[in-house]
Amino acid sequence: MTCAEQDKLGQAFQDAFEVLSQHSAGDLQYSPDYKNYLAFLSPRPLVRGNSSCYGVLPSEDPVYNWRTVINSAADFYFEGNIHQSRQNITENQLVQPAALQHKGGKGRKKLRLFEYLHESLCNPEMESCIQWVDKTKGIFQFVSKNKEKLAELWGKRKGNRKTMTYQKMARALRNYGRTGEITKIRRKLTYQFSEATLQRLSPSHFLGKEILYSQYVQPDQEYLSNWNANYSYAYTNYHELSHPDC
DNA sequence: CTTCTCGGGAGGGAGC
DNA sequence: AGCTCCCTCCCGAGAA
Repeated sequence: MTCAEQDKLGQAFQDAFEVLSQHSAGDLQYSPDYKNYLAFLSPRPLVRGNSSCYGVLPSEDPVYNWRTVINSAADFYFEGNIHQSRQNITENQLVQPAALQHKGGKGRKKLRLFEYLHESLCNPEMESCIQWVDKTKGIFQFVSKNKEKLAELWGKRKGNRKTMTYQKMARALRNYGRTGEITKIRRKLTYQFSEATLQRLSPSHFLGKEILYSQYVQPDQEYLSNWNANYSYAYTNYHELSHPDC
């Protein structure tokens, strides 16, 4: 990759980040360190050397980590698709961009139940409690024998005083039916993530498609293939940290 | 009879 | 302080 191409890539990231920052109306704070992330997210040669082009190393104390940036970007992407797939959501929720729903000014979100379930589905250690039935469709099932264990862990994760039970957790899941994140399907102990929720929970979907490079980068065959390869690399590294087997 | 599902409704914690 | 969001908790009822 040439310096010009790296600059182009950096610019694409910068543009994307600026759009993200504007879209989130200040809630996702614009970080002056964003260039560090651009460098970090950029292809390996960029990070490892060639400082004359864009050689900024990741900040030691970043305001946003890789996951935050990707989540925010995924939220942004998610919002672009939400109108088709969440027709039964309230008007207020439709208007409110996901990026605006960050809790607190530090960009930290409270863990949602559906996020926890997805995380568990990606964790092989939880296989005895919850499993994919059809991963591409987002259909999953609780294991009858150990569903209470999963609920208990969820309760502990949230810091509840009383023990969480499957009954109570399922009540929360039924509420998702109204807002569209997860719906119940007829099979016993089986639920399904909505398409939009799946997209939101799978940055790879967003990364693998179009948003950043098709909107912000001019088509260039070799460049795009490098971009894909390197972005996949970055994503894999990210994902290995949070979901080693997903 | 047991297990699972369903939805009403009160309430709580956190963020804004 | 008051509001909203997202559960949490309990309940009665019904289906499989």
